[in-house]
Amino acid sequence: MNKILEKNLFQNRDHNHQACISEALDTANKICSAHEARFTPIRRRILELIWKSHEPVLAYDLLRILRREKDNTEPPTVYRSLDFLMEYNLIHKIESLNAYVGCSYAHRPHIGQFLICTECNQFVEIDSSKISKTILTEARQSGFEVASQTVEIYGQCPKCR
Amino acid sequence: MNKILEKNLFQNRDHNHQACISEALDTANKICSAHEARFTPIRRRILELIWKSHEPVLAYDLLRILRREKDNTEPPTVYRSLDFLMEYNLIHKIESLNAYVGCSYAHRPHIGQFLICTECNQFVEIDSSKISKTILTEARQSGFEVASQTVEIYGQCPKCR
DNA sequence: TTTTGATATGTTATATAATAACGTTTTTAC
DNA sequence: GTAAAAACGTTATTATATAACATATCAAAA
Ligand SMILES: [Zn+2]
Ligand SMILES: [Zn+2]
Ligand SMILES: [Zn+2]
Ligand SMILES: [Zn+2]
Repeated sequence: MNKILEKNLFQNRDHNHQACISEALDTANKICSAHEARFTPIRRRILELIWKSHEPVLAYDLLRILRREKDNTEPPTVYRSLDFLMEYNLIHKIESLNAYVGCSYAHRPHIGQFLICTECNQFVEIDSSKISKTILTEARQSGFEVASQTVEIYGQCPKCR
Repeated sequence: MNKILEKNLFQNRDHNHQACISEALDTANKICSAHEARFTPIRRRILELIWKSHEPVLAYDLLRILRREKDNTEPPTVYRSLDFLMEYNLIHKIESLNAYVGCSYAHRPHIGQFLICTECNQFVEIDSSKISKTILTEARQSGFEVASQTVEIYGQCPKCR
């Protein structure tokens, strides 16, 4: 394969990650406004924490962090915000990890797939219509009408190979 | 699409399901023998219970059933057998449901995908090389080397449409 | 600007999923 | 028969998620 054609979506250690966070929060703000949904401080903080890294985050890790900031925080506080953020496609759940990630395509409709590196734990969300369409077509071969797809791909990212 | 070309893998209510179970147990027996792995009564019973339906089964549902048969059964008994059965590809875990299903291709290497009906809960495992290859190719576009894939597809099966 | 309904958050309790650690039994190999 | 390995029993705990109800906040209507 032509190296030049590779679009490496994995982030370098030295990228401007504050920009990733800012953009995510900004997008979230716009989307919530557009839907007249309230982007409350807790929801905002949880989204910010999820974007703190490019790795999937566990709900109870979020809980631990929030408890340091406000000691009466309980699981429902976290899960409610996670549910809200998922409802508006601002985050996704990685089912095979019970972990949550920021959505990279929140500003537009998409059917995401996740590449998760087993070495460094970094992930990227891709939106491959080739994958989603192939799944649609192949499922139809069995007379199955697809409503949603969970595609979680494990392996080694470019840096870790 | 040509209806005739559809290969509907979903089972009718009146199919000979005892044959499904027998075949699965039989295949398991052979595979365990070939690997000099012990197909113990507990492991056999759990595989049988998983094959009792064409629906994903929860670990604690298995536990409840086993407890009726032997009241000192505890979670590790179930999970150990599930781990064993997964190791030899006799069952798979549906990550998005925390549930377990019998493998339909245990006798040969495969990369399965799951079609799960949200109406009747029935599933089928397909082994589409189109899907698995597309995932491989698309991941490589991002410089990612695939080691494993989780593909869980939700929607409506032919009967429920 | 109070009332009121809706939404969000606080709080307590519990359900569900899975594993750690260690002891005992069973199986297999020698 | 004995020893090592594998399987299973047992107790405890960790991890993930939700139910149910109380209180607080917000926003629209009166
Ligand atoms: Zn970044
Ligand atoms: Zn997304
Ligand atoms: Zn059957
Ligand atoms: Zn399979």
